[in-house]
Amino acid sequence: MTGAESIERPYHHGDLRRALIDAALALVTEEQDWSFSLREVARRAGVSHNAPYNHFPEKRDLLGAVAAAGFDALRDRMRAAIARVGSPRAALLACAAAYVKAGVENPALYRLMFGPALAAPAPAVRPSAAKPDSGRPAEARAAGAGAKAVLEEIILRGAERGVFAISATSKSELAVAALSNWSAVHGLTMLAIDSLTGSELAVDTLVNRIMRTLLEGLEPR
Amino acid sequence: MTGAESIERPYHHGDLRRALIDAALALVTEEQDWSFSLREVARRAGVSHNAPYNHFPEKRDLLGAVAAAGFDALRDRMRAAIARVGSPRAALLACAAAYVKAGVENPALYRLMFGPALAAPAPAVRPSAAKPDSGRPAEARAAGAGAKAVLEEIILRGAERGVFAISATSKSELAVAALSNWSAVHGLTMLAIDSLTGSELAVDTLVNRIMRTLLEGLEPR
DNA sequence: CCATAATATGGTCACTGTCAACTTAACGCG
DNA sequence: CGCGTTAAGTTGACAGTGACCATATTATGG
Repeated sequence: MTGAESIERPYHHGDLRRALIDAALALVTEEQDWSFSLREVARRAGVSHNAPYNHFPEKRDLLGAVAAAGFDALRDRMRAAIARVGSPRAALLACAAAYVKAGVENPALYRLMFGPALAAPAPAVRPSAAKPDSGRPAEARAAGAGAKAVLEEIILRGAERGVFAISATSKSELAVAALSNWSAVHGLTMLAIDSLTGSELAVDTLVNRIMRTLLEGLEPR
Repeated sequence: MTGAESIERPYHHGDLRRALIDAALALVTEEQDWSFSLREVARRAGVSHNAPYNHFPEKRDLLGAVAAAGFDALRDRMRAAIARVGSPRAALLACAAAYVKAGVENPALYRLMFGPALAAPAPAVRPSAAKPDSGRPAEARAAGAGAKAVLEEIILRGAERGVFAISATSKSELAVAALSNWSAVHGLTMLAIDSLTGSELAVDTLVNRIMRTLLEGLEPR
């Protein structure tokens, strides 16, 4: 044990694992796909084809770490977007715009984040052997929760200030409201990736209009 | 040329291509993953390891066909869900519930549908060679549009009857409303897959509450 | 200074995706 | 009828891959 588990301190390379994650992230970004070989990641990092196995038991684990890094970056961008706005409504709009923009800028990374990284191992398929690998997507899951927390904070602030029609003391209402926002932004991002990859202006206006629909509702008032 | 291009008429097998799609779909469902080998799909179909190449140029194309089949099944389930309901609001709820249920029942298939199947080939990466493979995800895209159309019809009906606060003649407003619904349902499905895989009751209640939030809006009225 | 565990390397194996060439079967046609 | 043509499927082959093993090397604790 090194004692400080959070600070990975490889001995020989300097900081492999970070280098591997960076190389894999670069490959995902360049090829817009994660079908590259683990050996190529090792090649980019300048190590032998087996060095990555000292840090990641399987290829999926490396991809999971890349997804976790993507979630962390997404969280940072969301926090930066809401840093200089006051009202919860403006924060929600800015946060959604930053979120969608991040997804559109790197669709493959976004798909990786919500793809196999979060997929839990099928429980019913394995007949008897219950491998303790259930903790594999834990890293990506935790990072995703970190990003989700940004949205939840905005919802909570809005509820406290009375600008959202939910009770700030009802955990259930808060959770539903946060989930509906998270759903809308997440779904919008995936659809934006598919439909309007390129025109950045259209993304902003579309985000604004859809978030307005979400805030004001679909039924006549 | 056989003359009828839409009707695949294999000579030797009866209907390979359909058999391959079925085998691949079964594998996706069983293993909750599409990392299986193309050779295993061929094995399941009882053909040699190279027979699939007569129907799909690459493995991705077979996965795209599986995704398209998944979209068709999703569309059918949505249509069946709204067949016996009257009001647009009830149709929206039933449609969303069916959608989410389908996603939760087969998460891997759902992820495949919105994963690499819809991913367009990166345009800026390929330096010069512009391969004419841009039509690869076309099949899945078209099938996805078919499922999306169900939601759009509900929105249009609601606008016509005046139960939704949008103009039935404004193409733009209709598109935004449909997109916001599609986004919410799609995002909710992905989040439901991650959080509550199993409890089916919770899915229904959560869908109802979130769709109500969407219909009535988040801000006080 | 050594013992130990962590870290990287080279070697190996079954397997994969894809290409090329060959065989089989159905059709069209003089 | 034989003939070529073409689609559909088969066999063989090759480079490359993921994952494992044993081995070598280096940093860290004592």
